[in-house]
Amino acid sequence: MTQSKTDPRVLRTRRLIMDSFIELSSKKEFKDITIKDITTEAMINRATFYYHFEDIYDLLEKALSEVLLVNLNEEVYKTDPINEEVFIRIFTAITNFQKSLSNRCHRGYEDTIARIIREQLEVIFYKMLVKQTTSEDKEAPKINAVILSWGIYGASVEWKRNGMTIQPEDFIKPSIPYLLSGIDLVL
Amino acid sequence: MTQSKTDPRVLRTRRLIMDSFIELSSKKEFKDITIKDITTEAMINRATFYYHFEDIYDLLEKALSEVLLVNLNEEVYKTDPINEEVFIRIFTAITNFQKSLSNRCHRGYEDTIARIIREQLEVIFYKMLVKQTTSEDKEAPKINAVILSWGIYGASVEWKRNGMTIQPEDFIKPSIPYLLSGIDLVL
DNA sequence: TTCAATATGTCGTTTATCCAACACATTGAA
DNA sequence: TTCAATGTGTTGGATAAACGACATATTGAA
Repeated sequence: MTQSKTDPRVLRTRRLIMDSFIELSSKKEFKDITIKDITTEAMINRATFYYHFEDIYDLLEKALSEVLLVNLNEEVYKTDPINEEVFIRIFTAITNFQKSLSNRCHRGYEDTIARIIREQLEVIFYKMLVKQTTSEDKEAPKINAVILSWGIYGASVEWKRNGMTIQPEDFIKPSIPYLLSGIDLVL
Repeated sequence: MTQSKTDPRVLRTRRLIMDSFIELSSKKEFKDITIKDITTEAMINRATFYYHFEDIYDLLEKALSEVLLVNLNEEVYKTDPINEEVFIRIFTAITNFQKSLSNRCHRGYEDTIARIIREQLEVIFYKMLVKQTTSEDKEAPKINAVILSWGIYGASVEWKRNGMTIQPEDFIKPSIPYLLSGIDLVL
């Protein structure tokens, strides 16, 4: 849109940092990862880290949202209207993510991570809702996005509590008619 | 020694360029590779290329010498005196390299590449000879290094001409006593 | 050959990264 | 507690990389 090409150095550096962070996350817990660890692994200067990120939570946030976006296959959710397939795709992305998190034991940071996931979902749902709404009212989509994000995320927590054994698709399917009917109403 | 640490940006950029060049070399012939190809693949600016290399032949030279050095396992050839194992190791490195070249069909550039390999060999032999000589005379080791580099390289050409089927080790072994006896004389 | 397209090599300016140094916070062992 | 070690976040000056523009050379098809 308004972006007039990002400096390739920026892209390169962000990639180095993100990849190093993800790499480190698979080796130790989040609370034990220092900025120095990340910048050493990425072979960039520590000051450069702060040029791109507020702090380590900012990095976590952006790394998570990127992983989510990749899982969600950006093009699809941007072009399609909200339908059954979109819900399944999003829910599956989140459960995949939950699974990968439970392997990497980010103990004590579930709340932070949960908040970030919900915020990302909210952004995604809001964009989709606004795109297919005819009304000028921007408040209703906003609140509906909040409700959807909490609802879907809650479902994924429940899926996790049930042992992560059921196929995500089968788990969410029964609720989809309800979710969709609500959306039809607000249009 | 005198090097007070190279800027990490330099190391990074050189690595990107070299890797892209090697990657491209496996896809098309040397003569068809442009600077633009390399810098595009490496995602660096074309001007940056010229900051590090004279031209594409300079890159070829440095890339080849690096590949050779890696194959030769730097530490070993620096610490050990010249003996049977060193000769075998060097010869094997060159034949490996010859094999990889013949796959990548650098037609029409064999002479350039041959020259570069010989020059690199010469440097390596010279260093080893000087280290183990007692005399102050630096001319004899220089000429002997030339002779060794041409000799060893020639042997690899012959090995190639014979179909590259014989084990490099077995191919060079018969000549090692002769090569070593000469070295003993000049010490 | 001719001419347009593409490649090479250079330059000046702008911007991202490096680095060393700093004050301050957190941690953990004595 | 105390104190040394380690981590966090910031700053200013130095330098590598990006970018656009340029002149020139090479290529390849009409």
